Amino acid sequence: MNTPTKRDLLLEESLQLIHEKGFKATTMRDLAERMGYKVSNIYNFIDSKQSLLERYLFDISGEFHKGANQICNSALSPTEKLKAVISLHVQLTTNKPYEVGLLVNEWRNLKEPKLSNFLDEKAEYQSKVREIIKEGIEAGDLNAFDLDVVTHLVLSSVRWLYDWYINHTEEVNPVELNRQITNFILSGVMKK
Amino acid sequence: MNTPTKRDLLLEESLQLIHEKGFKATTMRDLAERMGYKVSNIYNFIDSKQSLLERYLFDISGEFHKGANQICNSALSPTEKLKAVISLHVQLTTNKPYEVGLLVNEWRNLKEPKLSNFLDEKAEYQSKVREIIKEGIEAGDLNAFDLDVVTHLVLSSVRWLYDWYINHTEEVNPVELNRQITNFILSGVMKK
DNA sequence: GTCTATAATTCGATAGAC
DNA sequence: GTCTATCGAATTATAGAC
Repeated sequence: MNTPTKRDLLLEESLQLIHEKGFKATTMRDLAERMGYKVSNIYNFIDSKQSLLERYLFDISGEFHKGANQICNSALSPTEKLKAVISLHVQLTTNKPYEVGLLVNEWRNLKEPKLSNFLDEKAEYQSKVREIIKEGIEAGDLNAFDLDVVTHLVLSSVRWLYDWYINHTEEVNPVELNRQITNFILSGVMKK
Repeated sequence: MNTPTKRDLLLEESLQLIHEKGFKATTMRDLAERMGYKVSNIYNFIDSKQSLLERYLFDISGEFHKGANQICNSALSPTEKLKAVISLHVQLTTNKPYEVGLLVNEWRNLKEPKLSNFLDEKAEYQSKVREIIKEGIEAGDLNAFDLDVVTHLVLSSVRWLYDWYINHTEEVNPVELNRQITNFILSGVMKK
């Protein structure tokens, strides 16, 4: 466990600031004030405001892809793969809620060509999840909803977890949280 | 059916622009350019950039509240109320996808005291939905998940529909779409 | 209602002393 | 690495002629 450097502290604070105000609305002056620095000082630690965003987004995006690849290459059944994808989202979201929030909200502020790179990654991830659900439907394990709609619904269900997690007051048992969310998506909310 | 005024066209274009680039990143110059105007001309139709956002957000927020109140005051069972809430989201989202997108993404750009007003409305709406689910659980019709988690999951499921709807390519049958989403949330994606 | 011109402010980023 | 000082660009909004 290393002591966090000033740079680490800066990256952490800017993450929270961007979450609160949005990337565009967060100024270098805001960040400097929160750190107790003068504005020019910030540039001792980072290259530019834009590079901050790029770093956050591609780091967390990479973690989602890494997890999805492991799941896709595994020998699990389609349904088990789907459960694993849901667990991946719950795990990354509870470990890095602010980074996930950025991934959801701030990718539009990337500039070309990074924006295109990001959108490609995003589409690729979505297509991986869709493929898993498609296999599940073809195997007869999952309901034959419209493939695009159900893919969207699954991802939508977990997408805003970061928002609940950041603002939650109750004690959270990660295993129980994962069980509830998996249960909701796979079995629905209505008693049979 | 009245012919749209220039003001109507302006409001429509700005809605799309804000959706594409985000409220902060959308400049009055962007808007003027898209309309074929000079910047100063925009102020013949609206008071300020901020007033644009306020108008959009409180209009669509009001529609959600109106719908939710009708549902809460009805004689429906809790499960039927929940179905009605889902239908409300599907209906408003397919009728006004860009307005719903703004509601999801841009409320942070409101300034005080409008921001506090909005957050109050948002919390009130969420509490209405939570109450419906609570009644359903107490009546024994809905699964006894953690109330906050399941409320969040239900709203999260429908929240990102606007994004799919704006970008969808397939033909959409609203009734069928509503059926699929209701089915997903209430009965889950896994075959029994 | 449309234009030109510009005021007033804010922002990201840099130069250079210490 | 921290500061002071400031540049240059961009942005919202207004004034006033036509």
